[in-house]
Amino acid sequence: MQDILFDFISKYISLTEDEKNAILSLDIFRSVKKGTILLKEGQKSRDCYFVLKGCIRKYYIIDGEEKTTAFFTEMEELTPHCVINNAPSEYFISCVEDTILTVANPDMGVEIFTKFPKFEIMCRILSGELLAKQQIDFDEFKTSSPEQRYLNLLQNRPDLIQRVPQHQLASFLGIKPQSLSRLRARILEKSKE
Amino acid sequence: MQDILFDFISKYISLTEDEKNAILSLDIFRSVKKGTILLKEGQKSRDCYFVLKGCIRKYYIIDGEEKTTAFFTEMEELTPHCVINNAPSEYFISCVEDTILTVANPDMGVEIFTKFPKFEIMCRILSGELLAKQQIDFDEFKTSSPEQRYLNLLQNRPDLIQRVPQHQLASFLGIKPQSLSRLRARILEKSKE
DNA sequence: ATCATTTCTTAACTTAAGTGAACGAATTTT
DNA sequence: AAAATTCGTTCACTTAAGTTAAGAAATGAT
Repeated sequence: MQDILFDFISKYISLTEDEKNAILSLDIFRSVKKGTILLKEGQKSRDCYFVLKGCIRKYYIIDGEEKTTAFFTEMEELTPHCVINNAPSEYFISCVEDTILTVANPDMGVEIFTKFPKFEIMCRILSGELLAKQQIDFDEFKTSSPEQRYLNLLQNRPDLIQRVPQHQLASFLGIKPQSLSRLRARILEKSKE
Repeated sequence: MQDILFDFISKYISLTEDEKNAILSLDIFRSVKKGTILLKEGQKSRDCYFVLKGCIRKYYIIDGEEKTTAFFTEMEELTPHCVINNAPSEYFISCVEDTILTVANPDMGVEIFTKFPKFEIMCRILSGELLAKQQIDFDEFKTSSPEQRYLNLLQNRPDLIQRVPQHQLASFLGIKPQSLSRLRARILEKSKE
């Protein structure tokens, strides 16, 4: 299971056995049940997540309504905003499925960064890549209609549509669950013609 | 003028005179006229921009229509996607105003990174921060209506509304220029009551 | 297995954004 | 300075999303 993590890391830097052991000694692997809330609004956490298997979800509660803004599945990393600005979290993080993930915090990182400067390099590359991906996603969202967004999702992350409840998907697409139902019916209608 | 850049950098790392000179020797300062196109769709550029004064804009042309997805003003940095994936650009970058910026590319960076590892640290922090900011912006966009987005913009970046043409603002907000006009009229109407 | 709750869909109605066109104002070109 | 283009607003009309409500289906709890 740790191999998933090391395979991932090896895409960016090569690790010696020493370095691998240093990581393992941190004891960062966690297995969490579906529905578990990893982070609550208002909470000050230092934990960052990397999903090895499963799916976690980030959502706000605005006027009593859940607004899901992101899903993180295999090989995806989530550094909550509250970790960066060291303020209470504006949102929740919970498990959509039974999930295996690593939990690490920057305080553990300091050790690692000083012992193995390589990690600095990986972090730069990784957050650069994430930033780029995020920008493209944002652009795509801005330049398309809800229907196009749904069709894009169908193309690019068909798994999400299967594994995630519709009402969470809807707010992820920026619409209400009823609108998603309607929109899907509309698409089906069109494809019949 | 270079001081603006050094002041910015000093928020992340402290620079020696040597390091400052190394940067200056790269000759990265450029002054560009309003309307200049810095990057075109299909082009393979290696240039990254940091705005010292003025405003640049990123936009797609989709079905013959301009779709503006971002503005970059003083102290903001833009690393085009094509620089990261080394593929032809999907979008354009042009100057909204007469602008002073730095133009740097990763090839120049390699020198600097090896000579001064500090920059590695700055880049990690900076792209981490950008990523966090970008995520918050994206969340805010997803969870709000066009009208709320406009009101948020009025709060958070009132300057943009002044310095940028309305039709560019509209697509930045994810709507058509006519809808922006209407929406503003609606808000005015409400405030009268 | 039954009951309760949550989730998904459908429908009717309301509200807001998209579309196409027109017009004056501002800006750019010649 | 005049002509041409671009820009911003308004209008009437169309389309799609929000809202409220209801019922069926699926899920979870006892």
